Amino acid sequence: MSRKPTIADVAALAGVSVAAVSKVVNGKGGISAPTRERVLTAASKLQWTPSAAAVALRSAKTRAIGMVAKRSPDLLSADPHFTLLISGIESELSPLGYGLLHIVGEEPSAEEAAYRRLADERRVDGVVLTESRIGDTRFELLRTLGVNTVLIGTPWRADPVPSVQATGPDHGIRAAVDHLVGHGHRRVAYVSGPEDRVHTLYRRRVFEDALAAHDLAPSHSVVSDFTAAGAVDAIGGLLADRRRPTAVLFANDSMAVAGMSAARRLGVDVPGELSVVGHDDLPLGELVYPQLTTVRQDLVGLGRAAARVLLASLGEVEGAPVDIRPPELVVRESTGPAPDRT
Amino acid sequence: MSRKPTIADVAALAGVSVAAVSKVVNGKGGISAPTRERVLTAASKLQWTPSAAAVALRSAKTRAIGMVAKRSPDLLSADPHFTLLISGIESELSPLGYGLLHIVGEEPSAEEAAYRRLADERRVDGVVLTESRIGDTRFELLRTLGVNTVLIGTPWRADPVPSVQATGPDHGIRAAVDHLVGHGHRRVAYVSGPEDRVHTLYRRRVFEDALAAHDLAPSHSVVSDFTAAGAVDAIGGLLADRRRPTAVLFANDSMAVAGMSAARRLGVDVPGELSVVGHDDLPLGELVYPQLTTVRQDLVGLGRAAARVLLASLGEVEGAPVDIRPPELVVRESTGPAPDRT
DNA sequence: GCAGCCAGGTATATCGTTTAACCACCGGTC
DNA sequence: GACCGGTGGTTAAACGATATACCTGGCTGC
Repeated sequence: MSRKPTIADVAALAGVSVAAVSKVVNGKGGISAPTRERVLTAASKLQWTPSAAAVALRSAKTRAIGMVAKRSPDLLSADPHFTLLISGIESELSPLGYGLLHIVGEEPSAEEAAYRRLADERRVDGVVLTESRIGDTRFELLRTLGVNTVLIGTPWRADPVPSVQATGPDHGIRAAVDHLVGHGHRRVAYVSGPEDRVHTLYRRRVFEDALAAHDLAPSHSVVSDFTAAGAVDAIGGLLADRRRPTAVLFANDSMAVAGMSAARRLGVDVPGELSVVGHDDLPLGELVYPQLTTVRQDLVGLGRAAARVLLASLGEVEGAPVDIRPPELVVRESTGPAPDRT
Repeated sequence: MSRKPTIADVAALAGVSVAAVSKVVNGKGGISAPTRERVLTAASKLQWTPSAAAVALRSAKTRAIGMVAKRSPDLLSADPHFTLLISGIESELSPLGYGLLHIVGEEPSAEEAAYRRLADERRVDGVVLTESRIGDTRFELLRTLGVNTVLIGTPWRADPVPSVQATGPDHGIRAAVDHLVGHGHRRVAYVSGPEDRVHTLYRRRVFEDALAAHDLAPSHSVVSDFTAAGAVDAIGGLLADRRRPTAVLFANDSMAVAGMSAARRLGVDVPGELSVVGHDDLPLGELVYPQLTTVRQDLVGLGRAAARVLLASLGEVEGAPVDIRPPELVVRESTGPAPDRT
């Protein structure tokens, strides 16, 4: 088995210098059409592709984007939410020959270390951040490390970090509230995710606002943790109340499904006695019975947009940000008219 | 902002040659303790880490493992199954500073191209393959490309490709069948995944075998495609039969949940009139009501084991393969006694 | 007392590209 | 005919590490 061909082999076969070959493959001008042809056919005859390592070393471009996930307790990182985001990211990356370098940190502290490693070892050209957190230190870190960054979501404060988010980010939740109120619900509860997430606060506020527009206030507001167990606890608490809500919005689909299931197990009919709304529109919601009414988020679009921003700042692609569909309410089976007042 | 420090800076600060620094960080001998100390403190003072690109170029080691997913129609690639596998793989990779380079192919043909790129550009030290397929050409391809490979699952033929799989791979399905038959089920159906998967055939055979041990044969055997819609169709067909099954095993949890939901929507009680069993034990199964009885697979363990095999062949780690828990039946709420014969 | 050897380094070639600097040649200008 | 500018290349110096071959001084053995 012969060793891998190098640019020198191609140059030799084409009868030119290596510099000429380099110029051809990088589309720099100054090479005549006939020579270009010779080089190209030589390259393909040899099946030559530039070595990523050499390119990275010489031009400080790795053609890779990094993403680090902190391995949460449980396997929250297995949430399809991220998979969808990743799917979107890669759909933009792949055509350009970029790869996604994925790293998970074992311990919580490992997250920062992972970013440092990515930066210090110069393994990636940029990173994408998800799950904007309050008091997030990652931007600062990455800025001092000098790494291109894009955040999927809203920065926790007016920060010069590039970010992507849907236009009209409150549409979906407002529509959900209107839908519920329109069906006669007056006691509506909200089960949020952890409070260190920026979107948690934002969504809860939108929820309250939307309700206020109907002269209503949340019947309950509980903060949970995105886990199934948490959702079950939450729903248990809500249903135990004498003045229990007739509808509840969850901050994500997993909690919504878990909550809905827990309710049914307690003998509460969904949507007969309780309407349930999720958030994200993961495939999961369509699988279950009753199918989940949910606020759809264009997760794939967010991923694509994020990738685009990064690629643009790397000069790989220009302008024309991909558009992200605004959140919208998807009405399925888990919501219905409020039960008659007793 | 000063440029990134190089090994030369460290050497200068420590008052030694770059070679000495290299030896220290790579643990080669021949350096006295005091000098080692000096080098180490110099390195940490400068926050120096070797450039991945330079190391990769010089020593042909990228410290990255590749994985390519073919973007199926739909977003099957968003199946948490893979996420769990990845989670396992990374848990072994991270501590050693390895990363996982993930690539998705847009068109089907892109899969092979992706492997080629990974190999030709020398971007990874090895790749892990999942979803062993019948007539799989990937092994051959990767072998000729000279890339370290490990397969999660069973090779489609006695092939010298290293692979990892659970011990006693048939335990789970047998236990499921025994469980069902023990509860009086006599008409049991199987809904498989696509037939080009090696495990599809294997599992179906185990299923038939297990049934045969009770002098029974499958009441129905339908092949589906792992999608929700496919599962719904399948269950529709089964329930329409005058001699419908009283229990059905699905080849994965998503189909099982979708099937179960479809059945309930048709007014068929689960597990009262129909018992349902899944495969994999994804978090999803616990979320729904009724909770899914399923054959648990140690997906994370499989991922870890695969990573270990790869790392071992790279000389990064030795022997002691991680053990993969054998598949086992997890009985939850979706199975119960067979309905009385009519 | 001298060859030999080892611990502890150093000098330098090398990995496969990109790129800046340079050069040869040709046609057109004055 | 000397000069000039523009093509279409070439040469050679990086990029940041690793590894091989080679020194050096202090001991040992005889």
